[in-house]
Amino acid sequence: MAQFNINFSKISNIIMKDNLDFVTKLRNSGLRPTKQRLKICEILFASKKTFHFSINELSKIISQKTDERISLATIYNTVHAFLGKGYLKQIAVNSEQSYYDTNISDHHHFYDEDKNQLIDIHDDEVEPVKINRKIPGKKIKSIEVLVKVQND
Amino acid sequence: MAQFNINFSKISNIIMKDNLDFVTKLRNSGLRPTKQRLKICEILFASKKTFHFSINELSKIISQKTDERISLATIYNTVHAFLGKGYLKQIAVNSEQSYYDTNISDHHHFYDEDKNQLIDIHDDEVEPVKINRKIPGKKIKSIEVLVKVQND
DNA sequence: TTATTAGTTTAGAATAGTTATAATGTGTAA
DNA sequence: TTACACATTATAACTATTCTAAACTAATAA
Repeated sequence: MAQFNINFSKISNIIMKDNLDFVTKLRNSGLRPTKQRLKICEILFASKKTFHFSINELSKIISQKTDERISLATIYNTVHAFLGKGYLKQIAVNSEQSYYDTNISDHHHFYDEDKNQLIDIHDDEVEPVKINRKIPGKKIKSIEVLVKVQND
Repeated sequence: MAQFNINFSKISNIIMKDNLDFVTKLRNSGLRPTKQRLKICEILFASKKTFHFSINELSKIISQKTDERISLATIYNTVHAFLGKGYLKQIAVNSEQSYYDTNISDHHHFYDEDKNQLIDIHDDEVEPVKINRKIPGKKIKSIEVLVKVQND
């Protein structure tokens, strides 16, 4: 009983200080706010700066930023869950790895083939792409421009 | 000795009838015209119609069209060799599989997520994409537009 | 034609990214 | 507080791809 209270206050402390918005965000989307998911939320969404990552990279960031390790399976599960809820975007670069973007707004990318790195292209840096064709029975889900660059 | 002659005439027969252009094409690019490569050339380039394929799909087509099996390793090698010579284009769709295109001209694609199928977008169906930004020290290697579509 | 050699093919092992499984643990509604 | 559905975990399994080393073959020199 005592133990329960102590645990609860510990958890709620952590939650209250930094992550209240993440807790509600997760709850509102039907995802339980577990400590693993909250940690991953923190890493992905705490800063206004968006970024790109592979699962492998995310995994490394997590182990740098916390002592409690999160299993790879959970990282995959969580990223998929966030994808499904629209909190992340998947970017098709090549078939070696999946890349994800915390910037879910419509935008395009440079891909640096030497550094294996994605760079956002802002809306004012590219003319809107107009497709003058429809596929019967299909609706457009996304339009992505990928500009591959390499050392000059 | 006799056997050599028979084999030679057999091979040269096959080569002469259908594949003379492929033999020279391969030779000119420094690739030896082996029977595996000629078979794959036939499948990929004999028709004016271009198409898209994954390694897996190509492998199936090969086993349908010939009795002599070609090992997966050779299929990978050959596709990579052809990519390197510019006879094929690789298309970034998702990270599950690599897709290749026998149409090497600059063009964009629809990707039907329900059928897992690529569809060419012709030049007259899309306005040219203009990128108003340069990455220092980098040159643009390709600009690809991928329009993902799904059932309406 | 024969011998040489450099490039090619091959089966299978190895690797990397990802998904599946089944046992254990945890958040939440009652 | 309990019960249960949902989550996490280690690990196995799977899939696409690359590597390896031995056997083979096209090109070329003799």
